[in-house]
Amino acid sequence: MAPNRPTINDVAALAGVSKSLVSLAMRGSERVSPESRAAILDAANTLGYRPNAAARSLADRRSHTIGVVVQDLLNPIYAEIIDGLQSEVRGHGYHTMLVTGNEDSVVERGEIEKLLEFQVEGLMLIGHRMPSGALDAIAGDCPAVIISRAERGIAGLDSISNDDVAGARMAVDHLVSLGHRSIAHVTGGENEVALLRRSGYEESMAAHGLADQIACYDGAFTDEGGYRGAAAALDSGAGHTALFVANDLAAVGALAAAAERGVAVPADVSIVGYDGMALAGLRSLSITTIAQPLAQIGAEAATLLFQRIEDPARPPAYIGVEPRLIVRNSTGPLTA
Amino acid sequence: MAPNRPTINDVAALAGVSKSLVSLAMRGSERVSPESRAAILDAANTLGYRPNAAARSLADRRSHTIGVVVQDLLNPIYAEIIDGLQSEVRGHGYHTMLVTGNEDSVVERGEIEKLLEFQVEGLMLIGHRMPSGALDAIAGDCPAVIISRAERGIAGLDSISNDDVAGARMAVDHLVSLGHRSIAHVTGGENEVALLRRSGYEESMAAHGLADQIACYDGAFTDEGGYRGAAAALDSGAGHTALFVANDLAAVGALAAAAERGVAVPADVSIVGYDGMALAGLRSLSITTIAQPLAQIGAEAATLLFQRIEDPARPPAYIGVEPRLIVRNSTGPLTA
DNA sequence: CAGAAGTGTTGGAACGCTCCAACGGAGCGT
DNA sequence: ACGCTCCGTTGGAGCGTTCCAACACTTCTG
Repeated sequence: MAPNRPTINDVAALAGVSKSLVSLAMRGSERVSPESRAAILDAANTLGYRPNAAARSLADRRSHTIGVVVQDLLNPIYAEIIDGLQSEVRGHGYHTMLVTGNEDSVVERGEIEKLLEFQVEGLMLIGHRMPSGALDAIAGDCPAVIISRAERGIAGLDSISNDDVAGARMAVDHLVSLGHRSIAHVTGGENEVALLRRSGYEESMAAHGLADQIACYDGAFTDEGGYRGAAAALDSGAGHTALFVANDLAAVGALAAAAERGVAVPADVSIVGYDGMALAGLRSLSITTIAQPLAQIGAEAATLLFQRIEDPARPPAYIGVEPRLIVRNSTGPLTA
Repeated sequence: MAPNRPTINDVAALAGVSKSLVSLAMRGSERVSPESRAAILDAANTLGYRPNAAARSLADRRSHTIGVVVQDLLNPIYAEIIDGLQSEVRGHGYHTMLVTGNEDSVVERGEIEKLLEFQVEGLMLIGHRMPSGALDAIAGDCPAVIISRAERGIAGLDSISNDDVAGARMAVDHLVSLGHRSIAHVTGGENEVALLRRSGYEESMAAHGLADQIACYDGAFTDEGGYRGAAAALDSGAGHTALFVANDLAAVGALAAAAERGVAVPADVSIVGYDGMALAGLRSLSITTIAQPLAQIGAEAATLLFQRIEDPARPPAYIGVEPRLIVRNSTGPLTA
């Protein structure tokens, strides 16, 4: 809170050189003599000089910042993605400006607008809610990558997501390999990701000759939704011995529904979740899950973005990452 | 990615007015005639004009941005605090720049430095790792508030935290009121917060005439730590009927330790956690806890910060918020 | 009806930095 | 001794805004 922060001119004056030289020295240029450099660093130090990022960004027309928009910080899987992202971004010498969309597309649009005013050089949207027309417009203004949703063919826009269909198939394959046949699905609602997982489930059931066993119960990507769907499945009298639940959070709810009914997991019924959030691995839960490589998704998204910053004209890319089965204690072999 | 983004001058030219007037109009000044305003907004619209935040911040010496440093995004309680913070900050017309310290005080210092280069007008540190000398220096440069750790008497620095000692006492009081006497404590390690909770436990035990029942088992603020500490407590042969665990995450681990040993919760042993993270309320866990008002902490921290921005010279303030007992299914009356 | 007060508008300076063309001096070869 | 290159250094222009003093008008006041 010094009344006036020292500027590059103050440093120059104290060091007895020109501001241009200070500018070079501060950025570690080779073309500064050792003596000048020492004098400058010294002066900067005693003054407590700190370059003004706004001025710098104005002058060289680069903000060295990328903007990250996340829908909901409270969802642990987003937090894990961001974690992966940050180190990659930092490694490229960029900074991250993180904002939340609050699950509201108007707020989200406003926040994106602000990021663009800050002249961010790239944008990462995690779990966005924008209509694709808006995406189009954004991509026209600034390199962008969409995380955890496949968006193909929008010019200037890359995307990365795990293959939800394949992941769902893996869940079913796992249960089938344990001997289960009556495998029900607790859905994640009507959103795009949930629908993909559902269709993977249906495909795989059919592929295993279990088309007649397909049974879906309405749920949601929440504890509550999983509880509801699992309760319906367990109370249906259909005798399901296994449940594929749309995500881990919902699987936690499913666990509760089972416990409430005295249904033992995995002895009486096996449960598989999806996402691989760290929480699902906690001892008390220990949920078998289809894990997305969350940190990797974050890191690769950053790579994609930097490639596009490099070459804005390159055709839109999509990366599909492979999910992976993690077997824990919520699944077991079918018991006669 | 237009080759050159339109500037205020382009808008002025198209609208047939001066750039000064455009500047006024863009900021919604009263002193612009309706016709001019319409022409300007129109021109801005057709050009896709977007004010340059860097230039603005340079010119009026205000960044309208506050910096938030969080140690670890993965910890759900921090995410909840941030959530509370954001809306408050947004309400004041400011923006948030969020960075993570990665649990490494060097990284943390660097990130703070960057935020200061961006001329943030205030700083919020959540769960920081800085030595207090460094805090001192930071507070000298920029209004700051420390969240979730009490720091009193550093000039220019406010802080807010819940009263960990009182909270711990509440946990013990609750257990005592249920009839428990052999109440053990699984600690959170050697950090400041853990030590406060421990001393609250000890105080309260003594106040209830149970000083001879005090028993602490080493744990940590993690699932694993809670598991370890609870295992030791349960295996000790001391016949503890209740456990006060240092935080919710550790309480989850404690639950697992109990389950593994066939110890029923709460029939055989009651468990109380701390923090009030949303996760602890999930049906499968349903842990009785001492909840911090996380969103409120975020919001009040923001208020504190804006007050200091207003009046940088005001004496350091500290706000202690009251934790609150939430009874769930992990505690019950002592059974003969 | 002159002067004051108000209204909408303007150009230029300033913000703190980076970039660039150009500088003087040292060292080189001929 | 001459021009050359090379090197460290420099002042000035420019980045896109906001602020300010001043402007030309209109409208009010006595």
